[in-house]
Amino acid sequence: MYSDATSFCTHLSVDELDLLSDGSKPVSLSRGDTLDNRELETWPILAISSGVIGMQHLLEDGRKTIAAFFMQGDIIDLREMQSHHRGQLIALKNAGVCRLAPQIFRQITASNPAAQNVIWSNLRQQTYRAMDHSADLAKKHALEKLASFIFECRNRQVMSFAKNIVVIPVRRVDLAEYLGMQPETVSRCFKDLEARGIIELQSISNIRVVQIPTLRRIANGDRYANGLVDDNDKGFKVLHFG
Amino acid sequence: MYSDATSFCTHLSVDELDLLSDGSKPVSLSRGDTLDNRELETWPILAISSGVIGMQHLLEDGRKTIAAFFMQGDIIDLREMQSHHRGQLIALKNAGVCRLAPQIFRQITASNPAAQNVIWSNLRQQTYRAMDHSADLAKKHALEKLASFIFECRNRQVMSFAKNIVVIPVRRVDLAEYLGMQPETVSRCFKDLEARGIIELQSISNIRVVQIPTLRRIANGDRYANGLVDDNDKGFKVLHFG
DNA sequence: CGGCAAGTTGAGCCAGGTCAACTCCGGTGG
DNA sequence: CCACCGGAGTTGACCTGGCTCAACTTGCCG
Repeated sequence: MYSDATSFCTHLSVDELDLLSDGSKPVSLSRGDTLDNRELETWPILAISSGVIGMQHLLEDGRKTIAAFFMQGDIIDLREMQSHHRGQLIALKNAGVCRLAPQIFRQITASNPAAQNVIWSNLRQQTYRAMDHSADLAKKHALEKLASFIFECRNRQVMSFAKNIVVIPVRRVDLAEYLGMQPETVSRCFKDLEARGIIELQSISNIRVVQIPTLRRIANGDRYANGLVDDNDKGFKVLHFG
Repeated sequence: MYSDATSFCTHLSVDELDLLSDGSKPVSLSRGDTLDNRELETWPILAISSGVIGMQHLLEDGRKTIAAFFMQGDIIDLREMQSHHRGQLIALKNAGVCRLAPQIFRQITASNPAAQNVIWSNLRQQTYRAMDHSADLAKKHALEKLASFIFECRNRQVMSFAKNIVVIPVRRVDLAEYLGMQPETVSRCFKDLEARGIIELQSISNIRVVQIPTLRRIANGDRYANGLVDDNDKGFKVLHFG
């Protein structure tokens, strides 16, 4: 499993890898599998080697939300997760993860500053990402959220064939749960971007971004790029909205 | 300034505190002050000793969002903040912060495992909190988001006079930006909770939670507690809503 | 090819956004 | 002491983006 090395593992010595394989537990997950919270208490740390894991929250009446996506290289550290925190981890795509025991993890991070740095940095990235995502959800319109998401995918995808090809790694439903909208709305927004020539849907999961600057401006909430302006007035007049 | 010790500082030795006071820079902020991003490049780490700092995102057309609140004891570590990350830090209440130089910070965390643990744990809390907040924003209704927020405040407030008194530490406007709604809606939701006898508004910033379980159920999206049920269904009358 | 999951399209409607007017309250100065 | 001021919060009336529900199409897998 270490052939598919995460950036974390590439910083480990042979001894540490040995140590890790003793105090760790590789698991492979199919789409829809959830990670048992009970077992997470003894193996609270996960390193994702492939696939996509989502942190899913359920509301009483069945509404679902995916609060975050975890992908290759992410370390999920659930120690001290508050009891009032109501998320569960679910595989959104067949995934390979490695569960780590806390003491081994602590041992390695204490002795290997490089590995520790990678983990810290990853955790900070997760924090920034979650906050950016909060900002997207709070005040952006559906189209803007989708535009933001396309950039998020672009930033995260490891090897991009071409810079303007973006792979959507999850189903429409999951995307909708992540962006706080309905699958129908997601679909309509994709169509809208396509109709305006900003993106091309090469397949269900591959999109080609034709007009990157325009998409950027939509993502940033620019009403002009967003198509909300009055077109008979040179483009700086705003229709509705204040 | 160390009299108002954060949990971080309480784990430091006298030597380390000396070191810290050489490589740090206390700043005091009034409401509305923003932290200059240019200066944050050389002092990218902040320890909050009092007050409230918000991570504010601005959209092109003026919409504002507060992605996260930072309060006493929080460590904001902005190293490696991506360039595409568009937030700025703003004081939402007069605040005392301490800026740290990265090398000092690194030195202390390397030599003092207890301090390192505190920081690490704080960062994880921030991550969880941001993800929980994302989940709130994504699919909850206005009333549910407000209920969630009241619990978030309750969990974070250090010394609670009584368990059912919750202090709202920010203005209505900031609260609205944080919850992704309009100040008008925030106001209406507070009134609604009060009219239903779930909370009491003792003053603008002090609320007494009268029915904690009901509020909890609203926060969790329970339609029944939420007053979203059909009225021929067991007796709690409810008007509009789906 | 049949069967099911995933995605799309259309029509109608409502939660919350928007705008404008109003109240409340603490501070300031005459 | 009261009149005035400005920022913060509230209230009401209206409007719309996106949710809802239902029907349809597409694509995948055996």
